[in-house]
Amino acid sequence: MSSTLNPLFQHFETYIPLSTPLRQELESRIRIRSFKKGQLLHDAKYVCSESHFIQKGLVRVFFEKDGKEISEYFSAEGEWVNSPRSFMQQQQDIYSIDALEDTDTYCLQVRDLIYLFDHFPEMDRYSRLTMGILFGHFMERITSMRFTTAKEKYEHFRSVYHDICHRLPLGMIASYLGITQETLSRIRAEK
Amino acid sequence: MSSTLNPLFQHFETYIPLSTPLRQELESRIRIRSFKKGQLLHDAKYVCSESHFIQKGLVRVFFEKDGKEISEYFSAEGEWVNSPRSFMQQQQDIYSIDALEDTDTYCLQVRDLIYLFDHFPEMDRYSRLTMGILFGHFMERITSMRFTTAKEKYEHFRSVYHDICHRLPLGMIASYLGITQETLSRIRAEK
DNA sequence: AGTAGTTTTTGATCCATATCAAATAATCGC
DNA sequence: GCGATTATTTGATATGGATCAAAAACTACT
Repeated sequence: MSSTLNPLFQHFETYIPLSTPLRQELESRIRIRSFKKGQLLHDAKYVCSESHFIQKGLVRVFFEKDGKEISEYFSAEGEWVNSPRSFMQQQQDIYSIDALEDTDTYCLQVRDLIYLFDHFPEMDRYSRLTMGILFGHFMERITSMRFTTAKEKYEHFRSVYHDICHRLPLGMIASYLGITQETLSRIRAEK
Repeated sequence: MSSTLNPLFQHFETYIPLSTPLRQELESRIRIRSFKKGQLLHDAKYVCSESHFIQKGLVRVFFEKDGKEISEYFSAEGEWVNSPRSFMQQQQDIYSIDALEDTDTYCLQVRDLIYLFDHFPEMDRYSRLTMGILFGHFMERITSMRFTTAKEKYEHFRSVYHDICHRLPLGMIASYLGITQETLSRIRAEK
């Protein structure tokens, strides 16, 4: 019963029971991939056709604005990452994804995911439950972005991204928060 | 085949085919409710146990901060509204919901929704698809809130909430955007 | 219709944070 | 390990929007 996909299976099982047929389909459709630090998991030039479950490592979803790279969010071990609208609606979008550390992923093609959705109704349930959680995070992020000082934004960030905070360069955190790196640097300095 | 629930049925059918049994369950579980302008659909004092599909009207999801009411978002005809985390996790949360106009809703209890999720797998699919759309809106909102001037925030708001913008008092829009009403008033004045 | 309450506008001032500039520190490739 | 590139810190200045205050314009209730 042992599989290299164990971490992924465990993840699924916190939301739905994994039947043997579903397990087998995942087994046959998921491909293990590795990315060196700095490598792109997805380039905004293309439509996003695959989703990655991160087994080890850290990635950044970002886009360009006025020649600067803005972090949209970060994903680490145990999370899926893709360019959401591009992946779900198979159209271009502004986001690229790169590895901030050497990263290993379980990679699923959109056509395979569609197959799974069509043949395993529990995948819809899985999706509903995980999206519900993301939903809550989004609301919190939006709230923490209005009526807050730069310092409060940073403190909220530290509480949410507690364990990966120190793995991220300052400039990327600043652009995630919508503040300049100079301001963030001063906030860090003052205590 | 005519039902007072027709608008709701039509909404569902843009995402999933509605089987007769599901239709009947909805028929028997959904209750029509009316709220006068100013009335609360949900009070933050309680756990949110019902979700409303708005047939006619306009509501606001808001919370209190420093004695002021902050708008989290607005919902109008053809949308579901509840206090998301409170409703989904059956715990208290900060949000209340009030009617900004006289409002008619189709009201579904959380226990009935759970019943539907447990007996009609297509409800999971419905939920996955609709949440996916919300997801996109959230991302856009977050982006439009960083690195933008108050004016750009307002312009983005107008494009998203195009048809209900004029039905909302200025102060509520300002708190939604995270700017003061004085600033919004000046933005409106200048052109 | 008239008064009280609420919402919006207008004005004056102030402050948090952006911007610009340059020095220092860290990281990377050879 | 050493220069080159990239990231962070520090300083000086500018500014968008907050805050405070009060007038004007709406709304609603009796």
